[in-house]
Amino acid sequence: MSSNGNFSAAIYEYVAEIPPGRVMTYGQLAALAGSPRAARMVGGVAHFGPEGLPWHRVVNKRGGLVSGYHGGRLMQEQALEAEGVQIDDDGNVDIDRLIWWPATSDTGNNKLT
DNA sequence: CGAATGACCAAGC
DNA sequence: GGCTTGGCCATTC
Repeated sequence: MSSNGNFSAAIYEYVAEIPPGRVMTYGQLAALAGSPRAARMVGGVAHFGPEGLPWHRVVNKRGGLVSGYHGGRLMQEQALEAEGVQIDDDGNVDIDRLIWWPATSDTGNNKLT
């Protein structure tokens, strides 16, 4: 593949593990991949990454959607809403509540209660 | 190897 | 309160 990096591979794995109705941040993906400061590259990988992965579930740390998404920001919002993610008037998701960690259980650690 | 790039993050004005 | 600058880190030319 063109982008053969251990980093990108890790990103793909984690993104593919994000369940519907949940979202992850670039910083978290970067941290899980080995470098918490490499959030920028996560986006770069995402833009050129396979379309089979749920990149629409990947948002920035504010819970805000990205601008370079394939189709546009609104399209990403619709994709998330279609999976049960609530979008507020600002176009941001409840990151604190819908954030997903592959290393933690979907119940107990999160704040869904 | 050096320079450029990028769907970010945090701070500054 | 919204735009600009710098930094960070890894991939690509």
